[in-house]
Amino acid sequence: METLEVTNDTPKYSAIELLLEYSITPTQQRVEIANILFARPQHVSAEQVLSQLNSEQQKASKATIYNTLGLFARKGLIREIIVDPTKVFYDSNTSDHHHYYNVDTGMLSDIEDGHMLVTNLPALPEGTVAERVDIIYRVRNADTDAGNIQ
Amino acid sequence: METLEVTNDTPKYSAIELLLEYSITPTQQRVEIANILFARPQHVSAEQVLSQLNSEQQKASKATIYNTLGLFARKGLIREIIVDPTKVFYDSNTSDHHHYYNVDTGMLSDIEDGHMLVTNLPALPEGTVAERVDIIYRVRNADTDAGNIQ
DNA sequence: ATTGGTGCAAAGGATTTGCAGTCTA
DNA sequence: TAGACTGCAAATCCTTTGCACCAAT
Repeated sequence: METLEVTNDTPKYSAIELLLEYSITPTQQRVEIANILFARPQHVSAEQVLSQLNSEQQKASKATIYNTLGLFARKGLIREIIVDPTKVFYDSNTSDHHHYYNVDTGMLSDIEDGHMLVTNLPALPEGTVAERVDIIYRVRNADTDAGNIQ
Repeated sequence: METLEVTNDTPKYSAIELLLEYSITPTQQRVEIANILFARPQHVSAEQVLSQLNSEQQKASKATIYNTLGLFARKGLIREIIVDPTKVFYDSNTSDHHHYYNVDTGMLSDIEDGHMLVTNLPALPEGTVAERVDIIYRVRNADTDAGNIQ
């Protein structure tokens, strides 16, 4: 199930196959969006997908981008990342990993695998089951004078 | 500055002292908001503060709530928590701890201290310094049928 | 008088929704 | 053809802003 290799000159059929594997009807727009997302591992907002997708010709509308990203996330193709109160990021790398978030630049980046083990996981609240553990390592630019907050 | 009336059982002077300690001018509205936040450790959204505060008589406007919560967070009295793409929560407990987030109910709760140690913290990206590490343990209701996502 | 704080309403930005037209199976 | 999908515009929700008024030094 993890055998799909998506390269830079992404052949369309692989995106289609990917969608089919996840029981998603591979419409033209969804395939285009998948091609962008899986061209390389990346963190994108809906707005970035929209502009990347439509940079040359219009390929999908705003509503379709939102619908599709939401669908992909619910189906497990991509992962929603909530670090910025103003927008949602989507990560095309769904493997188990965590993130740096630079609060000054808004830049989100992966923490290489093997780092940051969490030990001593606590019991879950009554009546709940685990979904996942997100770790956000918030950083800021070294030159920022954080002492002068007002 | 001591002419403020005491309307409930919370002694005003302690909130005032707290604000002064953090170099915040203790205006009437800020004291009211602080009293709500520090009545007990809790996680509240701006909207919840607004309605708790104004449930009987109007004590502060929406703009003031947002201004004040932002100010308190920048000054370090409270902590901003980003777990829900639709709104920001504020935690009146600033001690080092992490959170459960129930994605079904939107309920946010503390993980008791002593649990969930992170080991093997990775190096920081070039030119950045640590701000803090947030861990969100996402859970869902046990009875939720997560297989039936569509 | 000057600076800082507050409140109202309007503006802003991300996301969702209603609905008509279009495509897929 | 029925049901699913798309696109446009309008609507919604949270948050911020502009600006006039008020408070404190």
